[in-house]
Amino acid sequence: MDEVLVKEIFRNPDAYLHRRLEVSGWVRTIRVSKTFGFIELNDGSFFRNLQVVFDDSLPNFEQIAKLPIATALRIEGEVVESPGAKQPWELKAARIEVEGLSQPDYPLQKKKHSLEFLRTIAHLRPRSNTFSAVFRLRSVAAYAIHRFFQERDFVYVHTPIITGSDCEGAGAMFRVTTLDPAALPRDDRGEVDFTQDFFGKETNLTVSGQLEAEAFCLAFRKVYTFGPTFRAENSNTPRHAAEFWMVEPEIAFADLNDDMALAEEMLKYVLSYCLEHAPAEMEFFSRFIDPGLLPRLENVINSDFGVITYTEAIDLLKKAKQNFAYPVEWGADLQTEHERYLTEQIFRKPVFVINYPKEIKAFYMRLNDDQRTVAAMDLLVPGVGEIIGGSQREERLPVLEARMKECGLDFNDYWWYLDLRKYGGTKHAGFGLGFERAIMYMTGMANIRDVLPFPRTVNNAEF
RNA sequence: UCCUCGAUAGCUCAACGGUAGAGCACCCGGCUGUUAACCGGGUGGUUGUUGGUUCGAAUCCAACUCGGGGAGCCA
Repeated sequence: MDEVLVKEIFRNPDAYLHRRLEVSGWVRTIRVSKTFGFIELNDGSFFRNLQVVFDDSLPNFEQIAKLPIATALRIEGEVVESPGAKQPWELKAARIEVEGLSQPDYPLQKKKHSLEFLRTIAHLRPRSNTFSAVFRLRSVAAYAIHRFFQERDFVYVHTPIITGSDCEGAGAMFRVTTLDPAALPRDDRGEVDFTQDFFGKETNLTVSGQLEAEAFCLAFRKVYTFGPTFRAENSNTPRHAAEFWMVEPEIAFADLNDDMALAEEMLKYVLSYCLEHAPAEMEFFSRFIDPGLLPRLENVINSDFGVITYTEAIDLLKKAKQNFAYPVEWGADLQTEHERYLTEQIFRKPVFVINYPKEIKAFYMRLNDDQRTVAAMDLLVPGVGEIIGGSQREERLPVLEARMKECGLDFNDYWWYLDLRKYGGTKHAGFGLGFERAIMYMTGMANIRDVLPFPRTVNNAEF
């Protein structure tokens, strides 16, 4: 007996109609009358369920009729046309075998659950419609990102998860150590003696692969990283997680305009790819999660992203009729309310804000000719906010060293990074895309905890 | 970390100082084409934790824990 995936039946029904075959999967719901019933079977291969019809000609009809949700079944039967309105065909069961019984107290009911409740059963929620769609889309989007870069001859770099420098400047880090916290070795001055630690120095989980990606960029010309990233910030928002995935391309012989063009092309490519390769999931998000989703994504694909300088943005915000809680002043960082106003009210589409004051940006960003701003860019999107942060990197060694001095950084900690400028440095640029934020944008899901399979946030590492 | 709202049955919620309730789930029964099936009956509670006010607290007060929204940090 041929075992067939539900996905194959839906994709190519003519090949299976009136054929006898076997399927296996989990019960989503059972509806029974006295002598017959229906099983909605999900086999994990496809977003939609296969409707199975069974009747009391089966020897185990009584048992099947009372099976609890989530029971695993193997079913042999014939694919036939369905008189029902909601599905063109169904499986007429000739044999139903219980592979793994479930229990009546199965927490996932056949009703709408709150996302908050589903978070408490993260091990079961991928079986729900919403999370089935979210995590299948996440997989498709990840593949789209690899395809985009591989098709353009980018080299995929696995930058280290454990980093030896605690000076990457992107906030609090998680310490990696094998020292016993109850018996820390001390040096002469009473400080913790990290020379006795595993690596002989302080180490942490990475907050960004950028510095290492730059090294590979100046060897391979076009590279990208795509991996987990860790921030120990005590953030408690729908947009932050302690462990998340970041995509960081880095391109040589390129400036900020090339960087923005790459970001825009990549985002449009991934959107298009997902719409084409996960249409059932995208349709689901549009119907049940975010009604305006599909038109909005189509609009993004078909329009040019906005570009505005930081200075122009400040002028626009000062002219805005809207009252802001935080004052708008050149030199101050844009607040979330300002970013939302720009992308949601003025542009109503993704917009790059570029050329920020150097004081509010990282040391490695290239100083502009005005000596006041750096070649940085943030991409803001409606509903999510900052989704990409990037810059052209400072390739001029004396300028970079001057900036590092201003920022109080120790050259010894960056000796290899400075070497990159010393030996054939070129202009280059790159950016970081928050993968989860991109997924949020594509699905309409409003909380980052609901696009991560097992989210790690402050006070939460269950599962 | 700050501001704010919340926590009552497995889930979603009501009861607003005076006997804890509904829908769904679950259990039992009915139903020959269902679509979150439908119809009838039933089980189900230390009202987040600790303390306080009161004759009496789910209800008022305090602290703590957890969750939502907003802010900061950022992706």
